[in-house]
Amino acid sequence: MVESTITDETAEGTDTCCTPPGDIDSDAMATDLQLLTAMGNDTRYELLRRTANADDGVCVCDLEAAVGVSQSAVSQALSRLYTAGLVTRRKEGSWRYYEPTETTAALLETLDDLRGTHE
Amino acid sequence: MVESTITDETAEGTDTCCTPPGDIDSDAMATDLQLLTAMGNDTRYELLRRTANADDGVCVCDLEAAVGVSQSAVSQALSRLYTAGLVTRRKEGSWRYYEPTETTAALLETLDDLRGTHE
DNA sequence: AGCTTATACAAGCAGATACTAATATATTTT
DNA sequence: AAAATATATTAGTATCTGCTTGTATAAGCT
Repeated sequence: MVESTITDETAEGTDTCCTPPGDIDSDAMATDLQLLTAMGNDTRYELLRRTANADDGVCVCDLEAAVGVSQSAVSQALSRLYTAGLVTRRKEGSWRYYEPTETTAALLETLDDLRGTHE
Repeated sequence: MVESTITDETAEGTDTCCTPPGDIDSDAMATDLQLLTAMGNDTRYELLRRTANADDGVCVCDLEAAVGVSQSAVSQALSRLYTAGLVTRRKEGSWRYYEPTETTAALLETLDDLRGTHE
């Protein structure tokens, strides 16, 4: 856990090299980190990409075949993506279909753009 | 390591629930994952935010005061961000100034936008 | 009802990760 | 040159993570 020092604006006595930085929004941080850590893993990233590629939603059974881990691992990974708000899931018969959210679309698009333009 | 099954287009014999997904670009995946895993950590995320907030670049000494970890940890975190291409660094005297890259700006902006619009 | 299939959940564990402490290097100051 | 400051590097370690295996639940099939 990161215990940030609450640096308020009036702290100017410090004679360091540059300006003391203001605080960052810790709610925002928690939200962002949930997204980043959920996406930041081989298996989950690949599952997310595959989910995003298939327009009609993908079921676990197909994803399972695609990535090289057990059914259980895929299920856990998808749960994590769901909790993070990166996919929605709907049940249809005995299958469960996963679909990307707008959040996923936006993030993947940004990543795609970044790879395109080597600034 | 995820060992993906190379699902080529002509694989249609499988009688599963939905369409077999095509493969994903593994170079793209590696690139994206480097960004995501670099940002996806309390300390590094906060350092990155602080770096992004300060326009003229921040030096390690100030960042060190802001997050609640040792000087060594800050140095390691910044190195990781640098390797991932999220910050640039320049030396000025005995200090080292870190600045965000375009990549950082783009990603943080997307994250900010996502928090703004609760779709 | 029993069997099979699709998915989830729980426990345990190997490997990854992120820290601390100690030390090294580089720059400035005295 | 010695001391102090700023940052990096190395080694060791506790915690976290993501997997596997085994089991549970739920839906379809015979």
